[in-house]
Amino acid sequence: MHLPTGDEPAGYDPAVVERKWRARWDAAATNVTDLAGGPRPFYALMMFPYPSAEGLHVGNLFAFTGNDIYGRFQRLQGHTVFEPFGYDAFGIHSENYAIKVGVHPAELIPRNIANFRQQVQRAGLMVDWTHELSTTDPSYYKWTQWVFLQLYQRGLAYKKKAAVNWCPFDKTVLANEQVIAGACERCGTIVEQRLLEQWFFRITDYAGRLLANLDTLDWSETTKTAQRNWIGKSEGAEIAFPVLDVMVYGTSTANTATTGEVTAAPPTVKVFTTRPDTIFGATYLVLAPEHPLVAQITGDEQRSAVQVYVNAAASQDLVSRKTTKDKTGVFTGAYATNPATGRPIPIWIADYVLMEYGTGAIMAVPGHDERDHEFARVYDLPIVQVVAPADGGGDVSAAAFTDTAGCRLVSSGRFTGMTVEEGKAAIVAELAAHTAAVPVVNYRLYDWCISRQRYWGPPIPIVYCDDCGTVPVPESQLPVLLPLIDDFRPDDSGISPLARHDEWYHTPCPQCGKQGRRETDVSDTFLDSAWYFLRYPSSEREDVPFDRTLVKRWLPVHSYIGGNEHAVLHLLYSRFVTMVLHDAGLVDFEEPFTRFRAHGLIVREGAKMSKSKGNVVNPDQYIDEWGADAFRTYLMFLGPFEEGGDFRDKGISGVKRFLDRLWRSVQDAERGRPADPDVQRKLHQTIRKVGEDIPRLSYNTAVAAMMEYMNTMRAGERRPRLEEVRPLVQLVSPFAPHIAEELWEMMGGTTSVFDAGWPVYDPALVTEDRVTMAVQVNGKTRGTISVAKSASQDDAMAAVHGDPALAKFITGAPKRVIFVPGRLINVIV
RNA sequence: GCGAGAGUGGCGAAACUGGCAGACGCACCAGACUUAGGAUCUGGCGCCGAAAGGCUUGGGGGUUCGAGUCCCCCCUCUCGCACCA
Repeated sequence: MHLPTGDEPAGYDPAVVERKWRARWDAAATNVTDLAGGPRPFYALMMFPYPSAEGLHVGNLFAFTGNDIYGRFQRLQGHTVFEPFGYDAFGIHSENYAIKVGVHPAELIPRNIANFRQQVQRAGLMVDWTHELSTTDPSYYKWTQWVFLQLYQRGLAYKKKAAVNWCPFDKTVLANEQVIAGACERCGTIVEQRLLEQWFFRITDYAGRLLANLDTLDWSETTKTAQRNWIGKSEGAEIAFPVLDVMVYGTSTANTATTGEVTAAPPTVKVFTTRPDTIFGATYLVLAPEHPLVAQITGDEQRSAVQVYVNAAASQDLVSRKTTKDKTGVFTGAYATNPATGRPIPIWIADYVLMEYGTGAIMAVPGHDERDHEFARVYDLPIVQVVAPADGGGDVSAAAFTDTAGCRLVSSGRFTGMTVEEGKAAIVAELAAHTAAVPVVNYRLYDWCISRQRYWGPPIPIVYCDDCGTVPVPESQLPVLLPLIDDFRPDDSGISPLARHDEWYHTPCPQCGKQGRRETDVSDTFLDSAWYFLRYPSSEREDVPFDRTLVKRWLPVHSYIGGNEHAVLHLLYSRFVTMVLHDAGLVDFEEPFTRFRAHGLIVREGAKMSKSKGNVVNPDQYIDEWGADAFRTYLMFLGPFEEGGDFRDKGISGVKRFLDRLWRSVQDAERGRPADPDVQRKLHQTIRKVGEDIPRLSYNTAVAAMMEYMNTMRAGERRPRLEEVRPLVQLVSPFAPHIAEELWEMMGGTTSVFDAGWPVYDPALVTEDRVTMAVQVNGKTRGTISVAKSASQDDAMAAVHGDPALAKFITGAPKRVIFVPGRLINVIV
């Protein structure tokens, strides 16, 4: 570092400038938002991070900076901008890490947060720190529990047994993504399936609205598509297949005893299908191994084989069940009548049919479904063709024929000859008349399991009482505090560690006062993050989850920026919770995020960053060496914000050089002289370009445009004039806020540059009077001509003939001339 | 397998509704100022060619006066979902 000597003007020292302005912003409360009164509210939200022990990742900073630029730009446009920050600090991630290093998460998390906060503050974000929140804070999770109660009261929270992945070595429940090839990702032990009672939210009740509302949202199209696929609407029919030769066994004596009579009516297998048109090709039925009818319909001879298969399916872990594509199954011995053909077809069970989708049973049409075809070939079941293309092909012996466009039904009784669409409608109508079918819309979406048999999360606010049953904890008794216990490791029971702490576990029933037992599951972190945007504006309020007046004023969120890894779950759950609160009359809108943009991923030197590769960029190190302003601007210059970019270590020097030149331009600027007309034109073009690029998140091209202007302004060691530099400082400010403030002050600014507005370009000054037009001969570019902007075709032709290098290509009389004013002339000879 | 996105110089990337492909930056080359340069400034820089000129946006076809951009087929990569009936 070289120090200024003598009269030489002070050089640009980012460390000094950035320290000065961070202090100044704090002292003057520059970034504190007037939530109650500020005009034109603009809520610029970014996804809050998980405060990991490793500290801030460049990926975080890339996202935050992109949001900050957008927010600062909105402020410069006259909005009152609210840019809050918080931490998503509950969850298995923190807990596992705490267990690994042997420090209690309650101690670890505040430490990580302090570190994170300090790193984020160095980046110069326009964050209003007076509204900081952490999901682990009792004053926050009190209201997370309140959200649970709102759902509970509306009948949207319920308990049921569900299968989970269980690692017998780590003694813990695993998420599906923690199971690799049937084994625990951490210890390699083979994962088992366990059935546990879990709390669910009825998000499926909202599937239709969650899908329909997507059309009204200004979101990245990729994100909307991901949500549509996740919701997975499919229209079809439920069709009833009566079971033949029913054997009623004594297993259902309990029912018989209560009703006092044996119902001889044969059971019916209901299947869901999207292809009712193929019913004449349904040659067998398949039930999921867990299907309730299995025990009832299985014949004596098949009973032991079926039992073995059912047990095997029950013990297999969830992931390998879904990833093993080899078809297996067993025959139950029972038959059902195909309501279309009237003929008996066998009933099988197989694990390729999932209990959780549709009715847990299918009609198998091996001729026109690949999975059924595969199964039919393994077990030698009949394959019948009932759909054929117009040309009569579509052989189904070797593979299923799944095309539908332009195809017609064959071998389908009186439906033969109909198109697939006609057949679907006609067959469902026919069967519906005999109450054998009903049109049904099914969703792939399943209910949201919020139970975690772990320690580090908000306890679910429920008490079990022998007399009163399941009792919600009243709002006045919230929060149900997570006890600070040292023994929080999960054990073999599959029950949360909280159950081992009697003084917490036993609690009076809120209704009758007798001793009850607390729910020991904690809730999913996705619940913490499904409402935090409502909390921010009134994060300090102890008496309410959110101030309704402020929510009305500030929400829905105007701009939300975050990673596409949350395209589905976080965003869907947030929409769901908001919709429920809307239905409960607690907020006025259904959709929390008006506009959402997903940012891209940062890689380094073409490779994904990871701890194991040791190629992770440490933001502190870069900020120390280059300054936060250069670092921010460089991150934005890497590539299109929504696509991410490649962090190349040497690349930052170009951006730093640009800021150095900006600094010197202000120092060298000639005062009291108007801008040079040519420079001024470029300036106004640049103002327009940057002002158009920022709202599109086209930050890389905005930076390029400013660099280009710099090159114009300083071309040939030209000394810039103050009026040429001043607006550039304003344009740069969202990207490099500290240096912009310093230069603004050096130029005589008395307020923050962020309260000085955005420069306005003059459309009259943007246009060039002379343009360069491309000259093509027979469609081949041969050169350019410089003509007046208003030049006619004749003027342009004259200019072409006037240039020998161009004229020589025109070897004959022009047959045709294409003239695009101001752009190009194409002469066909 | 299904869905989404992307393939452009040595590298990161630009290119709005089809109209000069490669803006801006890195790296590299040459020069200036320098005791010095990992500082600063000036100029050059897609490929082949001495030049004229030719070739060039993953590959192959097509539409058009004109295609990175539109249409069809194929290849590669990244991400998401994964037996969803």
